Order: sequence, then C-alpha cells, then structure tokens
Amino acid sequence: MKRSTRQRDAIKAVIDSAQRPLSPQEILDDAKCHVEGIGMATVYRNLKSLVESNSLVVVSLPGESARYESSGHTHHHHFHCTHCNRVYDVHECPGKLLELAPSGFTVERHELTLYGRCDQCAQPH
Amino acid sequence: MKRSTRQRDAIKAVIDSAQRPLSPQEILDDAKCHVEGIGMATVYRNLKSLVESNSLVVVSLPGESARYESSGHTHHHHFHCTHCNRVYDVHECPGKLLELAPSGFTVERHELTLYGRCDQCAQPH
DNA sequence: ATAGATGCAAAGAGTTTGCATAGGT
DNA sequence: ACCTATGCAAACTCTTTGCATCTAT
Repeated sequence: MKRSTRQRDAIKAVIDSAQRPLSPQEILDDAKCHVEGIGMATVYRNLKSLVESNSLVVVSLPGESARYESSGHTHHHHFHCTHCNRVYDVHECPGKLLELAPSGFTVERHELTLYGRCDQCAQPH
Repeated sequence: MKRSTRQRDAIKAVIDSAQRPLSPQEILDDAKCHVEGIGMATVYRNLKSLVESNSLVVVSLPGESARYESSGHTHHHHFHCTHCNRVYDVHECPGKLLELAPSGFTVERHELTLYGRCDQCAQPH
C-alpha cells in the first residue's frame, strides 16, 4: 500500500543523511534539491506516515515545533543553539535520573535539552 | 508606566493562585470569573509584559505550547505523569551538564523533563 | 488631559485537509 | 485500470497586531 515516490524517497534521504533533527521547512528546502516542485503538504503528509511506520521519530523540544530524525538512533539528547537555532544530537547522558523524582514516582523516560552556543556560533569577543 | 487594571490584576491573581502552570486559554477562562468580557489579546499582551518584567516565567514542555507560572520559584524541572497528564515540579537537578555537550559548544541553560507515573498513578498490580 | 490598556477583528505563522490530477503498481 | 500520492489552495489553530475607544493616573 505504501508506494515509492520520488518525493517520499527524497524526504527519507534528506533525514537519513542529516546529522541533526530537521524541521519541516528544512526538510522541504533540502528535498527541493532532489525533487523540484515538491510541496509542504507532501512533506507533512509523509512525515506523519513515516512516523507512524516508525521510520522516523519526532523530536519535541520545549517551546519548539516538531523536528524529525531517523529512528534507530541510540538514546541521546539535544543541544539547541540559541544563536543559529539549529539542534544537535548529544550522545552523553547524565544518567542517575531515576532518583530525581519524588518518592513514589516512577521515571520511565526523560528528555534533556541543553541550550547555548554551538561551535560555529562561539561567543564573539 | 505600568498601570493597574482589573484585567491585569485578574490575570496575575489567577496565575499566582494556581497550583500548576496554566495555558493562555486556562488563564482566560479563569480570568473571566473576575473580569467578564476580558479578551484573549489582553491575556497574551499581559503574559508577555509580565514575563518581561519577571513576574511570570514561561514553562515550556516538549511538544506542548507555553504555560505560565509565577516567578520566584528556584531552578527546577518537571515531571510529566504519562497517566494523569499532570505536571509536577522536580527540585532535584543532575548538575554537571556542562560537560555533556560536544567540545566547542557552550552550555548556558538546560531543561529536563521526566516522564513516568506519579505517586497517585502508581503502576497497577 | 494624556498616554497606556482594552476589545474586537484582521493579520500572520505553522500545520492540516479537500479536491482534482499525476503517477506507481 | 486502479487507487494512492501529489500540488495547490483553502481551512484551522494559535498568537500577534492595528485601531478606535476606554480608563488609570
């Protein structure tokens, strides 16, 4: 039932080759290099179905709209550059988070977002 | 320059007396009990200025639109119960987050959200 | 009296949906 | 040939802004 189209292939290719989670707009811009004329509605529709089929995961950061990255990545967090607004993967994890919650609470999952400047936006002097 | 109006006072009162961060819609609904006819634009305008004057802080959780709570709380994180959907404050903090980012990156701030079951929703059986 | 604040409605920004057509199988 | 996927535009939701009016000082 899932057909292979140039648009869908381009969207997957763009996300799979990205080193960081991409916004729908970034995906559209990159996909246009592969398929001229591709529209935003197609991006959104494919993102939705690719998430449903577990090919992609949604990256939700506080106060941000959704970004998307390939599934199958190991547990990681994100670094949000306050200057260029790009989001990077952070593979380190503080761990020991189970103990942070009040007693009686069970921690199943956690999300950590770091904010600051990425290497390309290092603080000017 | 900042005048005291019934609308602004109502908005502050609603947030200050809340036990949890409130969405703009919740704030509007509650404020209508104090000032009939108050509009959403007034809520947004006041939220913005109250945040700028540090009377309120924005609570951003992944995938959620902004909520607002009184400022003056110390640094804390949030526990989001996956069962009852309530959000609790978590005052513990893992610390040592500066070292998690890739080299060349500067960490200025962080947000941590824990997901699981709160004490009232403890795993059945 | 004056300048900031309000309510309404319209404008934006981001995302979703309806519909006719293109295109995979 | 069939039926899904696409592109466009309109619809929707959330938030912001323009403007005439109101109101706290």
